[in-house]
Amino acid sequence: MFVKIDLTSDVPIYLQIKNAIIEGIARGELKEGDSLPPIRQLAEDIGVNMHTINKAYNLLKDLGFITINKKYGAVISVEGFNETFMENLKEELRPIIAEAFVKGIDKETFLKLVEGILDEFGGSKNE
Amino acid sequence: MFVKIDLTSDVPIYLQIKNAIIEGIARGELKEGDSLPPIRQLAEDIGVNMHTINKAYNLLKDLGFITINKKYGAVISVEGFNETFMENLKEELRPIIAEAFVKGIDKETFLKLVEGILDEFGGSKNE
DNA sequence: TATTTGTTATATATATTATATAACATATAT
DNA sequence: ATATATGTTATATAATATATATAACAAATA
Repeated sequence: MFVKIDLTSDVPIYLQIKNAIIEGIARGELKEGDSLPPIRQLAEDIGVNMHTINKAYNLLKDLGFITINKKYGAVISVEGFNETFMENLKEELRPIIAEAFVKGIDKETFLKLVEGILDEFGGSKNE
Repeated sequence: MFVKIDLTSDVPIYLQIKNAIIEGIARGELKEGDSLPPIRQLAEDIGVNMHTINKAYNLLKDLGFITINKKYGAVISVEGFNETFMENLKEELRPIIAEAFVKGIDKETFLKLVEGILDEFGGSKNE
């Protein structure tokens, strides 16, 4: 499985798992309709507790990236963005951009950085 | 004072204060050499505990946005970015960009959003 | 009927966040 | 000298978040 956990990170484990799955979708390694592993199995695979996986899956459900049911388990099913998402996105980005701006990173450099990350995902769309 | 706290937010108060000050610098409301209010005064102004302000100021110091001494208190003094900062910035941005990408926001729309935020800061550089 | 799934309920432990008081060291002003 | 203002440090307390451990439950499947 693609999820690697850094126990020394200050990012909580359940958020690392959430991020890894979203980035897996972004890179095309997980596609609409794919099932995620059962919570107990993924928990054992990466050496964390079942409830930590459960928390990550429920967050992914609330964020609109998967659906969960007892037939098929956790299945990738992405809801498109809406106005609320765009507003939250802006509020998340603002402090990060402010830090970079104050540190002296110019507009062009910052936009190149963002483009670089976007290309990690969009570059190989069909594989 | 410019710091507004949202007690219902899931962002810790000391981080809201940190962000507000960095955004204050970014908008030109705080300039290199300006003093921030004493921790006890700012604490009373916005209705939080002294130690919460102290925590925010020490974080700002560690991040390279202010210096602190007993003569002048907390003074805006920005260290420029370095390689470590750029790496951390990228790691902070990646999960946010991945979410937006998976939700179907296209490259151009995302870059426009970032530009819009940058223009909140860079637009009125000398005032 | 047994197994697998997510879910729920307790319990425990640790870390983080925030507050409350108090005292301390240093610099400044009177 | 004395008082004041500054950030700092030390305790203590409380609430919340994070993570683990066990156990039981309900629904679907084999």
